[in-house]
Amino acid sequence: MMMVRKSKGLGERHQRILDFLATYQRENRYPPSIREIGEKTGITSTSVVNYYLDQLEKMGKIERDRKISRGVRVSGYNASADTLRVPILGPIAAGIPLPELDPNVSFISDNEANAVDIARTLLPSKEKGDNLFALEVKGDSMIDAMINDGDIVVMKPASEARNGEMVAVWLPRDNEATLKYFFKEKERFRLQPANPTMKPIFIKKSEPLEIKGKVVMVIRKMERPLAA
Amino acid sequence: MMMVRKSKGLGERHQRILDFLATYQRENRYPPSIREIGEKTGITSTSVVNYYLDQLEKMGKIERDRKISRGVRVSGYNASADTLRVPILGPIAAGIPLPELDPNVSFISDNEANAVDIARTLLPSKEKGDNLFALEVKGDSMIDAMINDGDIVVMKPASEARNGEMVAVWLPRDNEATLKYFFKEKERFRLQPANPTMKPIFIKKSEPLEIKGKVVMVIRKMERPLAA
DNA sequence: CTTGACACAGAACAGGCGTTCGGGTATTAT
DNA sequence: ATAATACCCGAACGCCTGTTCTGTGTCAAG
Repeated sequence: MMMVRKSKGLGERHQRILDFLATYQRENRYPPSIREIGEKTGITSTSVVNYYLDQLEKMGKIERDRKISRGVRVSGYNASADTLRVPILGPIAAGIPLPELDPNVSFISDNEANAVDIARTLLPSKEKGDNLFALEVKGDSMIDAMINDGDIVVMKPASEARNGEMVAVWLPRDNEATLKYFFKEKERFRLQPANPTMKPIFIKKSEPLEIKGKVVMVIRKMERPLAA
Repeated sequence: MMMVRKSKGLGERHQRILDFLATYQRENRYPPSIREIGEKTGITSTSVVNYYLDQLEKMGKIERDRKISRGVRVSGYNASADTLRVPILGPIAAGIPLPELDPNVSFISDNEANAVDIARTLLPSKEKGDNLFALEVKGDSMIDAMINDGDIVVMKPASEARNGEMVAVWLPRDNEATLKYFFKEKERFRLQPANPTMKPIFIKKSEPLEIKGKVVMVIRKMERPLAA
């Protein structure tokens, strides 16, 4: 009987196990047991599977949590990152109200057409991301917030804000939605544009002002060239 | 003793379990055991955890594979989408050259600290995404491109560009890197700022001008509030 | 030839883990 | 008051699973 490999790289069985780990994890969303690995890769003994897993761990290809059932994970780049599907509730533009934010709607049925996938690593670590939503900016009205036509704004529902946070506000006074940095001052609110060359808006505390959400991130896709 | 909820929606414990499942899975890349769920959510009996898991399954919130250790997964939104790990090669700012773009460097050892995960659905469908790279913008020098300090610019290597595409160019004349919309005209190149209120730069075709790459997307994280 | 590293199998052990059962206590309906 | 739910606990049962131990055959170096 011939044992095919003696070199110190990845052998046939290392590769098979690695592939199986990735496939199984992708399909089942949890890792396989040692016995399952053995069955699917043609290894009849659990100790041999264990033997290879130890080697793969030393090579840094996988990580193991001993004593824990199915405590195997492939490490490194080819683990597809954890993502969040954020629904795009609608457009935002000056002069139209913000879309209704119903926290009870379920996002399960959202398809790619009206949602964006955000990698969790892009979000602040404390952010659970449960009820994030996104809006697509129409027109140039947010240009003073450094936000362009076509940009996607990811927001978190909020009705209050701390100083310095960028919020989406509805101004009944001007019948307008806008994105600004929010500051509470003595007798008024200051809404500061992101563009330092532009002047802030002041709102008296007696006037109505509805905070709709805090801006978490802005995404701009450069798909189509500028026509001009 | 008071049991808080009787309504038929998600109760306190349902929510806690759901949150824990998502958090645990994200951190460990495998699901928790029933006993671990109990410990972390303050449920002392495994049967009660099972009781809630059954309910969550009937509600369609999770899926279970009975008889399989840790065979629990939250269904729906956090199905991990296909992602791409794009390395952040360095900062970009006026007055410093663009980082070298070595297409031969391998990205395997990149960790989260110097890379961003981009969902493939965010990229144009033709984009293979093989050799994308990212730069972090330092300073306000890109403000005329609607790009702020701290923004992350995802680019594709290129040495030429078609009209209307946003490119990163190095201007030896001004010893400056900048992001502009690119237009080739009769005797000159026109570099148009994204902000329509700002004027374009003109470069004679005889002068040197190095195109470094095309901008694919821009990401702005709103982590820390504006201090002012 | 001997030795030892390497690749493998099978069996047995111990703890992990899902499941089930009998028994509680509130709250609500009859 | 009585019955029916809904919610909860602890313990025990038994399969699942990682670990370890003994043993076998191959191959290359000494």
